[in-house]
Amino acid sequence: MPVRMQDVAQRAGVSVKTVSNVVNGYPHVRESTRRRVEEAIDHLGYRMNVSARNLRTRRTGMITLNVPELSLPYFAELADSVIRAADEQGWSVLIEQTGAERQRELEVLAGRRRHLTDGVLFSPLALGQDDLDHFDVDFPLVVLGERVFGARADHVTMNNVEAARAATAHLITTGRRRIAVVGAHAGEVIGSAALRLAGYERALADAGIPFDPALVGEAGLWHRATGAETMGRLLDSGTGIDAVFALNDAMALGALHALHERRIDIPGDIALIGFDDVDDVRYTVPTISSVDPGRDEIARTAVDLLVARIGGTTEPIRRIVPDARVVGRESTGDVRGDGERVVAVMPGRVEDTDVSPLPAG
Amino acid sequence: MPVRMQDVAQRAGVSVKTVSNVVNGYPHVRESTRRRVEEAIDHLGYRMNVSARNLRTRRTGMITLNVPELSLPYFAELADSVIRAADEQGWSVLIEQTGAERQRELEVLAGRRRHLTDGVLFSPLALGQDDLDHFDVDFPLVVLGERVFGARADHVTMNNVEAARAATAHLITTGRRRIAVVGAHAGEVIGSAALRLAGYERALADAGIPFDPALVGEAGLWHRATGAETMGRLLDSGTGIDAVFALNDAMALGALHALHERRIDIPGDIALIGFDDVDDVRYTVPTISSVDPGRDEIARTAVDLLVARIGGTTEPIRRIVPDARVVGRESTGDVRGDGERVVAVMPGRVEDTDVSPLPAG
DNA sequence: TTGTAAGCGTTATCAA
DNA sequence: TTGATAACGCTTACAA
Repeated sequence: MPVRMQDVAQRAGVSVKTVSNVVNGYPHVRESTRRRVEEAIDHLGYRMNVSARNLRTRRTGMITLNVPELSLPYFAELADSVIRAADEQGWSVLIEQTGAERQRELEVLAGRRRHLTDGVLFSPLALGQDDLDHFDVDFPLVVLGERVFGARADHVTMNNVEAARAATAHLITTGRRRIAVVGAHAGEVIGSAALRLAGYERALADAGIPFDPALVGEAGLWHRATGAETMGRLLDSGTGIDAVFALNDAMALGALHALHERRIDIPGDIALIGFDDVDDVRYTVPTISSVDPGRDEIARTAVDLLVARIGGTTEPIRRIVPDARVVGRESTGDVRGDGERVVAVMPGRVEDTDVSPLPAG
Repeated sequence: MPVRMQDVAQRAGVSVKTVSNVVNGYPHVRESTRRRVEEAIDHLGYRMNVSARNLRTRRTGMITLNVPELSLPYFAELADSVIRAADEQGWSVLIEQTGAERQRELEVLAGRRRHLTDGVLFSPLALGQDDLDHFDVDFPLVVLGERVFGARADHVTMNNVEAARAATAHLITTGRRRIAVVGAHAGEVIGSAALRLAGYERALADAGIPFDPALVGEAGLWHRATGAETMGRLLDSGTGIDAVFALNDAMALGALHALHERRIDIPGDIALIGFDDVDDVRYTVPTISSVDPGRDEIARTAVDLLVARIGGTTEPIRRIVPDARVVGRESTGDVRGDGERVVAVMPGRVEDTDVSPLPAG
């Protein structure tokens, strides 16, 4: 029932190999032959059986993107960027959600959930540095984020420490001294929370402001709800606060909500800055300043690295950090009304390691 | 180099057929045999070559979800729900973005972009009723949304007219008479904008309130930015307004921004209600009332229908409308602080048509 | 309960 | 520039 190359070949009076050549754009095909084949393809409505080609070539032209969940704006926008970047190079993207569950994240690395794709972009959230060994996988893998460093896989990450330092420094520049943090993870050494907190501490140290643990609010999950709760706790604790650094934008949105509830003027009484620069922060009242970690570049870089690995490159493992920017808006008094102002730029970097990739299995 | 069933069979001392039986969970395998095979699989690190199986079975276990863009919260949340629903039944989801471009949407229907998947969930935005013929495709297809009705494909849509009527009626119940609309599309007959506007008009008629075209604000793209612009235009036009029905939540967020800018009290001076019930509206100040169109049920239903079509069902084409709810929050004065109240429920329905599906090609 | 053998529709090799 | 033919790794009749 389905039309095969065989059928096309027959109608065009050529061999299947020639049809294959035409379909794949092989240049050395006589023009008249090509036209006959194309006519036959159109006439019969032939469509390539991609499974057969995949079996033969051992490639599928697809990659997997594993994220916690698309409901989180950061990951939705990341997925958007990844799909665009992949599409430009002719790749398709299969998306899986781990729900930030440890078990599912381990399954990603075990390859259990990698159905048909040539490689995996993985943004873990539950795994940590202790799970480093699990990242020695036998398929092309690029890691996103800051849960794990030093894995035997290319890694695209943010300029967390520097960006957090610049964000905090920006608050200090506007005269703030009592700067609260929303979203810390106690005891964490690496991970977005720990790194951003480290940047915060450095900025304080640079300015000679003592670190006050009472200003640091914990929040396990980085959602809007936890941001609102944590902000509420900090405000109700009676600690004097004149600025807030929310470690991501979802929590900044929640914090804004909690601040509004208490009729606190922003930025008059308290200034607010977030991290991620998701679309939402441009439409709140006031608009929220944030750190733009270079999402498009992260996506593009990650896809490039993965495609190169799929292509069999044996370059040493690399860690890439795109440029980041602190974007000032109303919540830090940088602009009035809409609009924004880039108040700091943290240049990215490329780190070549001397670690070779495992031979692809 | 790669381990094949052959290799496993050899080590276990059985035939490939037996290995296949074990891998596929075929029940009539002697326990001791099964164990030997499993030991061999573990020992050799065997993984099924999915391309080969796909070639043989003519199935890939994947479906495509085509949406305008994941950066739009509604579609991000829809994608989340679709991936979950598909995953529960063992299906994977490949996501493609059309950017709401007509050309790309036509390519979806032409099957040009359907690489390896068994069927397509398609949420068009650029195509319209005039493109009905393009929906006669030779692959399993389920249409989402309200751009096109009567296509030869199962269709999952919202209870637009009734839900919009209920949302408007709710505003009227709270004493509003000058209710503006944000997001109309002039000249549209079907499509989300036209249907929701029709519901709005019916509610006005039900209450004996004359329709005033000056209250209807156009907005081409349903983004936050256009919502803010349109709201601004309506407010600046000098038309008296005591309530706003934004035809989706993105525009409601933008409208909220514009209202805040002009220091208008919500819901004191103007009440606001949106449509979609995305996560964002729970964290704005005030929280925004909205219409919950039953996103999870839409996703689940759509996946079920598609899987049934892939399975070759010849049931007549169906149109399914899940239950919808009007959720009251602060912006319509239904609650104070967080929390919400369901103020109306519109029961869904299943419409069986007498149209048979095209034989799958 | 297990084995044998014939494809599934492509691409790769080698020859013409 | 084109053609014949052998894989690719799996499932599925059909046999045993």
